Amino acid sequence: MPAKSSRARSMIETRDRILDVALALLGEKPDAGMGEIAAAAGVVRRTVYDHFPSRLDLVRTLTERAVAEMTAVLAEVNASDAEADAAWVEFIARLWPVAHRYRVLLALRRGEYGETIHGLLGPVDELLADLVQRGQDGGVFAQYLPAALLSQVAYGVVFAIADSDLSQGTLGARAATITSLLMLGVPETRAIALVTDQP
Amino acid sequence: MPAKSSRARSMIETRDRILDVALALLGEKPDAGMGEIAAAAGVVRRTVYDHFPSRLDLVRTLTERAVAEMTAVLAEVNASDAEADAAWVEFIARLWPVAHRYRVLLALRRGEYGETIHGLLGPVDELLADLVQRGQDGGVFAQYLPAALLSQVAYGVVFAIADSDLSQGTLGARAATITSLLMLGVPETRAIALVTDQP
DNA sequence: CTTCCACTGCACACAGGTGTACAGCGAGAC
DNA sequence: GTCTCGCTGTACACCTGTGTGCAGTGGAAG
Repeated sequence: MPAKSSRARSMIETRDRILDVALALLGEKPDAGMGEIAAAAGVVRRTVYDHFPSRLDLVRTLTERAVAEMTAVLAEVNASDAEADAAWVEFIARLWPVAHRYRVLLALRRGEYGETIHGLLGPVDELLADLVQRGQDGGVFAQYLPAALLSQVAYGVVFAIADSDLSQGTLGARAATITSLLMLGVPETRAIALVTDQP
Repeated sequence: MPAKSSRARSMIETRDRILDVALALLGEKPDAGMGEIAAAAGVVRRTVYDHFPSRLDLVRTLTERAVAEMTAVLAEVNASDAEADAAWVEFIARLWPVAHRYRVLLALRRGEYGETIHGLLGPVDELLADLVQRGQDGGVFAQYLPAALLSQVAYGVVFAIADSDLSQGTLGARAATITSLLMLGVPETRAIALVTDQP
């Protein structure tokens, strides 16, 4: 990692700050405009356009970040040789803060940018379907829906809870984990046991 | 019901047609404008404003319709003396087409009209919580979440599925029913049995 | 010290949606 | 037949957000 010039570094800092602030702001107000984002980042609107030529560029970059973080978690979890239901618990535990941070994408998924977001989410969908498929093959997950659909519904619920009133505190994470386990066909006793075994 | 004058009747017809068309159109395109709604209803934009002074009025009327239909179904189901899980199946079966028709509200719930919609949905939330509470008291529903929250999550899932790709055909209704039953803590075998017993 | 350049601060053009005003028209009401 | 009034058609004013243009400023780079 070569020492960047001070100028290049502060430019990256500005860019990152805009992204971070945009994510937080859009999380509370999905229809916030570029002006509001700029103001929240302590920058002029024009500057935002210097980094992201259009609003779509900003959203795409945010989505790419989300995909990167989620695939990283999923890849690690998938690599473990734990039972699928235990892996799922591990996955949700680590996905939770990410899902909460990027909860905007749930709202943005419909509407103008839906196409773009859906496209970028492809890899995540696949890894997720693999995990659920593994669980179904192992007999720990229900089979009333094909893996591709069951996985969508299950993590849809996780995102939905991360975007709801329960998102604060430990309650949300616990609720999301148990709920998703149940709908994956894991018996209640086993589900409760799995979440209380967590460190 | 006194025989309405022909004029009054056609005025009501126009109003109803606008509502029906708006519901269908917004279902596919939640951000459709008043102009598009008017065109789809075979009417001029100005006429829509004659019936609904503002877009909010239209949305509110739509929401009131949804609440009326849902409370009607819920009241009937709640009146039966069946076990809570069977009542839930009956409820979802009858709610399904309604949820699909009014899927717009899911998208509109966030954003400008969220406040209004959420307020009008109060009665539905209560009836729903009562049903879930009954199931928890009877030991057929899980208790990892209080009834008020569990009911929200459960019918949130139903609406989410009604708003997804699976909404078409019998698959969606079946998936929504089983998924919600599972997350309510009903064992998989029982859940499957309940849905296949349906006429 | 001079050059570079990220950021500022204001300007503008443009698109799209909302809600209103007003002069009709045509079919049902009287 | 005349009146009423729901609907038409067109025009407006207004607001909000997007994306662009350009002169200027201040601090790091050379």
